Amino acid sequence: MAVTIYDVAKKAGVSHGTVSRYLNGYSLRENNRTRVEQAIQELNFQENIIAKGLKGNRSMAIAVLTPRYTAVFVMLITTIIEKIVARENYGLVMCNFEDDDEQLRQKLLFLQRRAIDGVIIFPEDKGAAGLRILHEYLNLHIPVVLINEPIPGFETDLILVDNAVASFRAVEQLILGNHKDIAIINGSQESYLCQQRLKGYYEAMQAYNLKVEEEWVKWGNFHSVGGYTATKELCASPHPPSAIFVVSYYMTMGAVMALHELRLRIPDDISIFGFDHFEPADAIQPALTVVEHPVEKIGEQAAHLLLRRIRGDYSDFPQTITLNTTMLIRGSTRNL
Amino acid sequence: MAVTIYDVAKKAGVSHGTVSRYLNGYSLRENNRTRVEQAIQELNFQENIIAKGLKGNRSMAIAVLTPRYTAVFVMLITTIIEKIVARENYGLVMCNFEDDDEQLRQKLLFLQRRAIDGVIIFPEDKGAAGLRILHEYLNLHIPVVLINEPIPGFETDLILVDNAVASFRAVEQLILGNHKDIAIINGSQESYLCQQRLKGYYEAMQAYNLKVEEEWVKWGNFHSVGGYTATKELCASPHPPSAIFVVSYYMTMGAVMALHELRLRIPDDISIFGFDHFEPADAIQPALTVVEHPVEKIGEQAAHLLLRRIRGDYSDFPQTITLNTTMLIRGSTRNL
DNA sequence: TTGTAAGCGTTATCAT
DNA sequence: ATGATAACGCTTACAA
Repeated sequence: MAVTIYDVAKKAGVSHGTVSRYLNGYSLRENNRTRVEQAIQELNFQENIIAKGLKGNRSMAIAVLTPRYTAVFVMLITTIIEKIVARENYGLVMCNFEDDDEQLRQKLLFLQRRAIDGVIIFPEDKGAAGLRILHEYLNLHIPVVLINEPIPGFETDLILVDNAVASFRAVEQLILGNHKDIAIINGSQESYLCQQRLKGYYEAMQAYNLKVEEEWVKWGNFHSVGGYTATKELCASPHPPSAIFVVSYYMTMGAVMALHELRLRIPDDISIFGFDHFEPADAIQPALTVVEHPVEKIGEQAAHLLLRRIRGDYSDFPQTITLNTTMLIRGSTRNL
Repeated sequence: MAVTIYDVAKKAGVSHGTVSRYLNGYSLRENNRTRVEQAIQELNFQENIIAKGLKGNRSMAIAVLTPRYTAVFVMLITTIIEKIVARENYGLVMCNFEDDDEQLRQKLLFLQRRAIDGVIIFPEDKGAAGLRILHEYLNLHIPVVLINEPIPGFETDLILVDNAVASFRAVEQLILGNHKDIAIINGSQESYLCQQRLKGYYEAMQAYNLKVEEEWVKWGNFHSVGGYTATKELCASPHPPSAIFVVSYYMTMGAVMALHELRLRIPDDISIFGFDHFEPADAIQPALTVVEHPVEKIGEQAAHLLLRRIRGDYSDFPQTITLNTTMLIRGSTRNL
């Protein structure tokens, strides 16, 4: 059997209550403390988190829910979240709900049975509006932080980025470079995030009195093939744009592939303004001009906010935190 | 407070022991069973996994350890693993050890404290040989399944694919298409997996009496930029190859970008034989000829094997399972 | 500050 | 088949 606080207590000549208190940071009489510490050392005692959680119905674990594990954006942020919660001794449980409401319900029940202490949800493509089950769950007294997508009519903590502003500035940047024919390849219509990015696009075009051709607004559903197809269509259209703003990395990759295939030069023949960084893009020449997510900050804010809620601090609930994106102007865009 | 088996017992007019037995599949007297079932329904009872685990020192969770979360291969297999273990009510804990032995040690301790029931490790780039800490851990009586990389001198369950054979056949395929000048862009020298892939390459070349120029063996460290740089070097070399075999998807992507940039046509000017599928590659035209991992099977085998060990079935321990890859001949290779 | 004892929600043993 | 009771390893009143 494993070493318990009873073993430690015995060896140190104190009661197990004293050991417990030591482990939880209460102060002990000097010589007791040293003896307990020594006993822990010698016995190589490891506390049993399961037993610890039983009393307070905690599990010392938080969950990250997402519709799939192949979204690099999600996994980068998850990496940060893990790092931060680990410092306070929380573990990370992953749940893939496959973009399905019923599976999400199952997973949430599953987490409830495990006394999960808090959850972070990336609703992604469909947006949180489609995840109706969340309404029920949010009454369950377990902290929930949403990333990127609010739930209309329901309040919980939310981490956003300045999507509309980012989009506005990206398009404005192109406009200031004398582009007038600017297309956008957007993600999905249901997504709040994409609605905001589209809003920024329209606002910029309007602010500079530029006409938006109907065929310049494309939807690529966040897939590379979507970006590829949209780009081909744009280039074949009667009013081909001189610049394309692509709002996700997979789609950007598809757009680049399409242009390569068409033997169009970036940025000589067409400018590409992408979104986010991901590894394969490192090999694209010239380097992509992009809007970048503050990935670290998103993870930090989400993790810290969740930990605060777990500690019971609801003083500023619900909180919506909007973080700033940054523009990286590189070689894939040029001034006309 | 949450509903417990005591509440259920009271409502059903039986002892809590009876409820527990019901929940664990023991047979009850007919009318007791119905009353328990009804009570569970009415009270919406959810079992407390934490409490359940206390007795048997189980957590009903397995862990997946990997050096980073951005490897699509790992996350695809993790998706399958989650699905399979969830059927038996196990949760999935993720641990990122950042390719660092000390962090791996921390994570393993962390998991031990949580009474994790089993772990699946993707050693990835450096190979398992570099993860010396595993030697200690394997004595801890918790099942460990390794994926892709064995630990020399230590025996545990291992899931492999037929790397050398896959590599041999890919290169042979090119040779049969009259290619003689065939290069390979490999991952890392430390990796067992890459050693095997290199072995297959050499064996195929030798089997057909083809000379291997020294500069045809490149190392891209699994990165896109590595594939990109290697490809540029190959194309600039005194003996440029007519075909390149690239053993990972990120590197393949880099290779394709390099060729696009050099304005070389695939497969007219050069044939590309890749490895694996990943989303952005869907937008590459022509479609890539690749070796494909049996992702589903790897996940299934790993999960089932681990579950068997958790159940205490060590009848065939240690087990090395070698799965077959498949070749997908598509447009990126051609016969000369 | 410390020891004692009750309790967290289960499972498992032992009679019956 | 069932009920009573003792674990499981920890936290936390309560008393001293």
